[in-house]
Amino acid sequence: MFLGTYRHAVDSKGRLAIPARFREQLPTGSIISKGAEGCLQVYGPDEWVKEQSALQLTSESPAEERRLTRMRFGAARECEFDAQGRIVLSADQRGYAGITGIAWIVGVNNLIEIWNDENWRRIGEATPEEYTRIQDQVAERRRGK
Amino acid sequence: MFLGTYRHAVDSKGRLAIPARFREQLPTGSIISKGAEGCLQVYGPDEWVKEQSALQLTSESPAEERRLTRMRFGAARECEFDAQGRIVLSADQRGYAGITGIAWIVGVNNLIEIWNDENWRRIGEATPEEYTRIQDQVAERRRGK
DNA sequence: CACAAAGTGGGGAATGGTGGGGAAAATGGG
DNA sequence: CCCATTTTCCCCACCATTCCCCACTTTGTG
Repeated sequence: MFLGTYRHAVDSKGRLAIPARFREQLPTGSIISKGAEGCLQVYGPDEWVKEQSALQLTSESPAEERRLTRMRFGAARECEFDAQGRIVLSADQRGYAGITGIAWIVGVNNLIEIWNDENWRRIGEATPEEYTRIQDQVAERRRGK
Repeated sequence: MFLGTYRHAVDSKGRLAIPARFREQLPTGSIISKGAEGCLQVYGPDEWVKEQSALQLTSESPAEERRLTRMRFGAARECEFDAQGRIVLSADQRGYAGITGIAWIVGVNNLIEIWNDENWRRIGEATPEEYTRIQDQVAERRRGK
């Protein structure tokens, strides 16, 4: 279970330190790929298999699914931690998420997300009014509709 | 599992270096054929058998399947790596994929794809907005509709 | 206030991609 | 059937990138 928000530096080599609390839960490394709303997502091995095993490229995949499969896996990388607990973000990954200099590392229950300043402020922060409204929206959708 | 996107040169002899990370998973060589949207596809031996065993030319095959079978297998080639980890793309394969000078090599979970610049930019790259939209489309289709 | 743990930064060695030359094999024409 | 030309394959050398290691700074804790 990944919880909390951390603000870490990305150095000139694209290295980003993953918080020690998160690292402890990823003893065998992790997989990083693109996510919705311009974030990057870090999966543990088990969670990755669970999420992605359904997405395979076969001659029966429809066009949209082919495209998603290519983007998702093409953007993904297995990454291990160096002796300092860092991973390396590729130039492509940094470009997609708009990451330069600093990044927000957010624990989201089953996975970790990496955001740039601007996007995290837009998506992750909310006034009490917004928070309440969105919670109610989700509840309503689940109830029936 | 093949992950990541690499941009490699195709030299005047048609040679293309396959990323070391991919090569490790193909100790006994690979099979290369044509794929949808103008890419080339590289299969490991096991994946090739699994994918293509369903596609056989029999007296019961409908006309379209006959054609697909002929194209898929007619274009396919076994290929091994040279001491530098490169494969040789035939003139026919380069022509089909429109590859001149540089190629994108993309790991797509169960297989590897090879793209020219233009096509990969069109299919593989996406803004966060596009990526989010396509992911939602696929999710919606799967949910039921 | 001191010690330990965690994050940051840079330098050097090793790995991986690129390009060219030459030998062997295949092809085509006389 | 033999010779000439082209193509394929193998080997070697160079260069860029990546990875690993070490040292420093900052933060948190006893």
